[in-house]
Amino acid sequence: MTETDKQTEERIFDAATEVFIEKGMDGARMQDIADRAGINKALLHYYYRTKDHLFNAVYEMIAGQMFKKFGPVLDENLTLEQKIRFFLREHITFLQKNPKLPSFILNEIHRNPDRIRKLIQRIDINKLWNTLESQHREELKRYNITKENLPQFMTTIAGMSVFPFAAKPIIASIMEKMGYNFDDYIEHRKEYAADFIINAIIK
Amino acid sequence: MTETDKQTEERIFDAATEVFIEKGMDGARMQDIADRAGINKALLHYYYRTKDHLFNAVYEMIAGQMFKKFGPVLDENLTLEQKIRFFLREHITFLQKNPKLPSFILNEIHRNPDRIRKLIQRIDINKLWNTLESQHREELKRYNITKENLPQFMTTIAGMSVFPFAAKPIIASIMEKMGYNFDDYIEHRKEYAADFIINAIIK
DNA sequence: TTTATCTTTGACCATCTGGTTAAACTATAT
DNA sequence: ATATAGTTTAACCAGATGGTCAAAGATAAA
Repeated sequence: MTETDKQTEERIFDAATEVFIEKGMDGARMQDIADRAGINKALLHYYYRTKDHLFNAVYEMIAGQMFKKFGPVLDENLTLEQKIRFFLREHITFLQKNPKLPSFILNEIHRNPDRIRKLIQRIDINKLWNTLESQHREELKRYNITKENLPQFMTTIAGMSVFPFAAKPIIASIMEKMGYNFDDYIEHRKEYAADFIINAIIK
Repeated sequence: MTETDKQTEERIFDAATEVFIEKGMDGARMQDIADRAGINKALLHYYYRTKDHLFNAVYEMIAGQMFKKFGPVLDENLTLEQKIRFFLREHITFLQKNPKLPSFILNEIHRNPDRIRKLIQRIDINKLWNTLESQHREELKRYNITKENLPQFMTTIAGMSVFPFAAKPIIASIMEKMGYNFDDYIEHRKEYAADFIINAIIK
């Protein structure tokens, strides 16, 4: 199936995704999206009434992809240590294929903090913690992970995989200067990050 | 000295800093900046010829503030462990007072990666590594920090302090939902991050 | 006081931008 | 074949936006 065979709506959506990720909501131009989709600007408004509608559609999809990676890891029948390794490997691999998503999302949550607030208010955090505790009571105690410091721990893990992509232009420049390469740095990070975290909590 | 006593150029610069940090380059409006500075839009162009000029001036200042924190820590006469604690305390305290800087910078380096690339090409990384090694040869060996994995280690530290602010709307929502509070989370992070890193490398 | 230089302003402009409209085209069902 | 509904287009519009300009004020030197 070639690009031109795709249905118009899908072509628009794909083009919009590209442009919004590249330029952000404010920097994106409807004309640019129409051009990339190979259609007229009016047709764009025919399928998605406004720029906001189109952006929301794209954002929902991307945010969904980004956060759904956090869920399934809890269901696997693994030790906590294995889950940490599993998550970091999976999440960094996902970001390898979608390296611009972190800056897109990080940017959007600042432009419109209320959207993410409402989304998070829907999560039942107590239930999540209870699930985690029932599965790993011993390990959590041994690693000194409590309900109180769980946010510290979780954001540390998330930062380990997300930050390198959010700061990619800086890190890539440094790697280049040192004669190394950003892709190798990322590949290596899957293991480095996991080892680092395991070491920190085992102590 | 009240706001109105300030010289025009300074008032413009301060207003522009506010607006650019809040909205980013694309989202910022010259009219908005002029209004906040309490002046005419034409006067704005009199002092800073174009939006680009004005943005560059603001960016230089902010990037300077952000990165100069990384330097002096090397000069202090401290153990490596003390330096790590010192840096995280200082840097997180700085970000507490300027919580929107991370997303501003992270956003700008993606909008214009070339600027940061040129800036980093000017740094002498070999010299930096030699300095570090001459001061902490034993510790680096003991902690298994090599020239090759230094970027992994440095980005881990940077991420520890920067990521929570870059993802603040998410983290603040989660803390709120759990009945905690983002400011306490940050205050606690100064110690948590340092302990976490020290534990990870001591193993 | 006059002159020259630096500030500040209101009015204005060209261009860009998101969005609309009416008409033309296409496919499908009757 | 014709009516109907869905799709696509060219032309257009109102408002926003970055930027300009000529003239008026302010300041200080001569």
